[in-house]
Amino acid sequence: MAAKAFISELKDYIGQDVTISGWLYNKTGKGKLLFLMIRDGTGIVQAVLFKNNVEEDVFEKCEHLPQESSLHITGHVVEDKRAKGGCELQVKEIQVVHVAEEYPITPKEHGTEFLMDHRHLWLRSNKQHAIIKIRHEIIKSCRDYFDNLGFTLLDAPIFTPAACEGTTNLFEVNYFDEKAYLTQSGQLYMEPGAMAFGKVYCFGPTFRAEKSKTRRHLTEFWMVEPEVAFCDLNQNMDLAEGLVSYIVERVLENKRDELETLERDISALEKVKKPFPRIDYDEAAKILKEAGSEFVFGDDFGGGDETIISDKFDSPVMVTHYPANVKAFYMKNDPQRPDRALCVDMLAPEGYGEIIGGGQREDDYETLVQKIKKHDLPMDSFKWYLDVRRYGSVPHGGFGLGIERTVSWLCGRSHVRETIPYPRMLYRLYP
RNA sequence: UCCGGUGUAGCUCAAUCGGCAGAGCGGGUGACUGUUAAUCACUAGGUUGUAGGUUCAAGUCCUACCACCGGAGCCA
Repeated sequence: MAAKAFISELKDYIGQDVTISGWLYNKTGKGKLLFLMIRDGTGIVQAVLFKNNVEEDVFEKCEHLPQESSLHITGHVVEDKRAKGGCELQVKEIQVVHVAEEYPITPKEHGTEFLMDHRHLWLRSNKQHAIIKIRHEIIKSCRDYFDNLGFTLLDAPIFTPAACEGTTNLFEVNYFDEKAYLTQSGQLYMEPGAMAFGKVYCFGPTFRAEKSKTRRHLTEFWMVEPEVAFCDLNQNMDLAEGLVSYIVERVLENKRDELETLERDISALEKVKKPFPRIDYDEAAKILKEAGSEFVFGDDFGGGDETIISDKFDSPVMVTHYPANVKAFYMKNDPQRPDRALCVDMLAPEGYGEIIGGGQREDDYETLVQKIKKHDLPMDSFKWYLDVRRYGSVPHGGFGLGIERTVSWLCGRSHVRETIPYPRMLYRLYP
């Protein structure tokens, strides 16, 4: 009786018989030789059949087996330099679990629309598989980073009563007899949490009903949002820099095969090292002016502007002190320059844009009330939020890291839609 | 929402000035003992996105609509 094994551990079984369970990824052959590429979710291995060495019915079963048919396959594991992964399986027996119908995704090229319509199947493909494995590593790194620093996970609600930031469009849903909105950020809920636990973070999906049609936007995306009490802008930046460099380190350490599958330029990621460059808005504006951008001083940066700025550096660059009026109401103004916010955006290299936005929060009750009024937001909705400034208010801050943009950057993908299992976009709710 | 682009076989694409609807891959049949997107031979496969218009003749020109792609704004 052969042992059950996963393809990723086959190297430990060289010289032994094993049974693997998986799907037929691809098939080639040459006369009496048949090569079956088998995948089981942990890897891919080549199974070899030579007609004269196996039972006739075993060969015949495999000869016309369609792509993605599921099977149990028993064979002898042998070392073979010709095989990717260093070993292959000499087939002895095969049990077909299901003969697949004609599989739509062939090893040849396909267009975006077709692949996105078949996203549920596309996830089986090599590169998509690698992206999701890297996404997993990134998410796990985020959790480990904060957990190791003594943060407490404080999940934010998905249903919210009002706009967190006022400006962007929210998805409205019926909540019994009233209106609710899908959250666009957990941050407001983290601030009271920081006052209870000192250091907290939330990790979850967020929703934006913006009709954005770009490579950097999804309507549903994931964010990790830490919030820390007794924390100023610089300490906040230290935390952000530590997180991102830790993520990059972990991915380089544990997901090198996947990066190679994706043909990612690994040397570019290896250049990402603390300390990250820190510049303020004025310096960023100067870079844009020198590059001949049409950027207007006082405005927020456009996507193209972010690329120009980040191209100046190998590591992500942190841009601080934006004009207060282009930032959210809860940002604290710089006491030295009241027209500026104590905020930071982290721009990823290679044109991947903003992966982090955050800053120090307004901690003075009266100032915050004035800001809410100025932004024309419903005061009642923020009563609980204002309480943070009434009972032992302290300087505090935090940020949000966009998971999909981070995955997109580390995987070298041109579009965030490939970095989440089932993307939700302006014109896509399926599958 | 605005600007630009593309819709032809299951998939990726070609079709010259408006003049017979094509190829590769995938599917099927067969050959081949080391393939890696194998190769070779044969074969099936079409309401050219939808509706209308111009013309002897429309995949090709015109109008509207639909779908998708890229970008802008907004943001992570």
